[in-house]
Amino acid sequence: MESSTTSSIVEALTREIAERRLAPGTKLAEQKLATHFGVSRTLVRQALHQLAQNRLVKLEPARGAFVSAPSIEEARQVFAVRRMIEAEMTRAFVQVQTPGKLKALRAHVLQEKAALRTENITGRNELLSDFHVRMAELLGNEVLAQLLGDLISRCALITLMYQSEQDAHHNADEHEDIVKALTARNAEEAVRLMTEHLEHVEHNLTFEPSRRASSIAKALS
Amino acid sequence: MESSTTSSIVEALTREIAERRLAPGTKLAEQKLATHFGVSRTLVRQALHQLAQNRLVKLEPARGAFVSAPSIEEARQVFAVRRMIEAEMTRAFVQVQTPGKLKALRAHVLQEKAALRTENITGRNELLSDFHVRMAELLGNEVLAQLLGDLISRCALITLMYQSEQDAHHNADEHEDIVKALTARNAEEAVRLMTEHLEHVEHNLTFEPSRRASSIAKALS
DNA sequence: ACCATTGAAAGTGTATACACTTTCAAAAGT
DNA sequence: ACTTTTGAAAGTGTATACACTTTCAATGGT
Repeated sequence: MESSTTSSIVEALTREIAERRLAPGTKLAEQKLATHFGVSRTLVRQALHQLAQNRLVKLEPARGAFVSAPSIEEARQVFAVRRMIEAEMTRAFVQVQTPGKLKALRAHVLQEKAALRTENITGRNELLSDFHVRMAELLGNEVLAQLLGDLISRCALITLMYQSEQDAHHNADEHEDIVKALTARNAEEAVRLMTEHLEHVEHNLTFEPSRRASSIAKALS
Repeated sequence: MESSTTSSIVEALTREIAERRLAPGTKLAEQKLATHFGVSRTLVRQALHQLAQNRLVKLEPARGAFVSAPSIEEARQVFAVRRMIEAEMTRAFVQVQTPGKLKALRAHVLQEKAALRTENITGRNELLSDFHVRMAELLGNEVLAQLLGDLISRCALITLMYQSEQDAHHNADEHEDIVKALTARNAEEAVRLMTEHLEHVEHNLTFEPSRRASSIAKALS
């Protein structure tokens, strides 16, 4: 390949793993990746270590790096944590609700609906996740925002976020309802809607069939 | 020094930073650390990258690694998140409460009280934090347990955990009260106690005077 | 046929080498 | 005196080298 810093390698591998073009359990041999990306093993190793901290790959001492095979159980736990955090986040949001913040959320929902009309599945799902992160940011808590972002990206790995177009519409509608409850300062209703929304997302998650092998997958074989 | 894998370097530096023997802003030069630990820069670099992901050090491109100077604002945010998570965690715990789980928590509180009689400040504070992680584990949610552990260790950096002996006693007593409320299946009381407990911990945090320079600090000068 | 042995190939872990960037202080210019 | 220039020292970023471990298939024994 071409111009590649460590972070671009991380991004490339993240994409491949999240989209299941690299199956769980696949060995990520350093030298093969290095020649594929046109860099030395040094940079590949750095990337693999980063990915290991993000739980995308598992590092086995003296044996190498393998694409993680996250369990359904882990997904369940991640969603349980999200419900805990986001229920309280929603409650807190009602307290600090302002016209400006509501406007920002409404604008985001509009963006989601616009994205639904396009074909871009990846971008669409990113926007749907971002709604939750945006709420945290509007609360003024960056720590919360980043934590939530991490949890969400972890879900994206564990189970696949590609959902049917119908699910995506349903999601955006639920976001809209949540914003309405926030606008009405109806805390308990908003919390209920958010909790139910997360339950819906969780239950609609499906393990996708693996896609055709990517160029990286070929380089590894 | 002697036998040093990457993780032992991470641990050593973590200790030094958490105990403020390495002041925020201190430059962590790779070669100096390498000779101090008796390893090559390779391992030191790995350790520094890990510490950067834990937010203990900040990596500035082509300039090097510096001990982080976390803000009071960040501490506030971390505690806000902890209150969100732990309120819901406490509520959930009441639901799945069993004699065995309560026994485990009571045993932990006893351990805390025993530790209070010793001089070991580090061990004492670790036990006090572990109470919260233990609750998450007993809930059967490892994701939650690890998340909480991360947040707590982040607090340890941001503000200092060394509290007066009186505060420590107060902490253990509050833990005991929480366990009592859990035993009585009094969810709202338990949540209230937990929230207040976290508020107490937050407000008792003090920025400590820096301690005398460690051997690592000397090696860096 | 089946299991244990072994040794070469492949791969990881750590150290070292080298290029490029930052830093800083002394020299030069105004 | 004050700013600018400059170049050597120190330090980071990446590549390469080498030692040690794992892997696996061919060999030999039962």
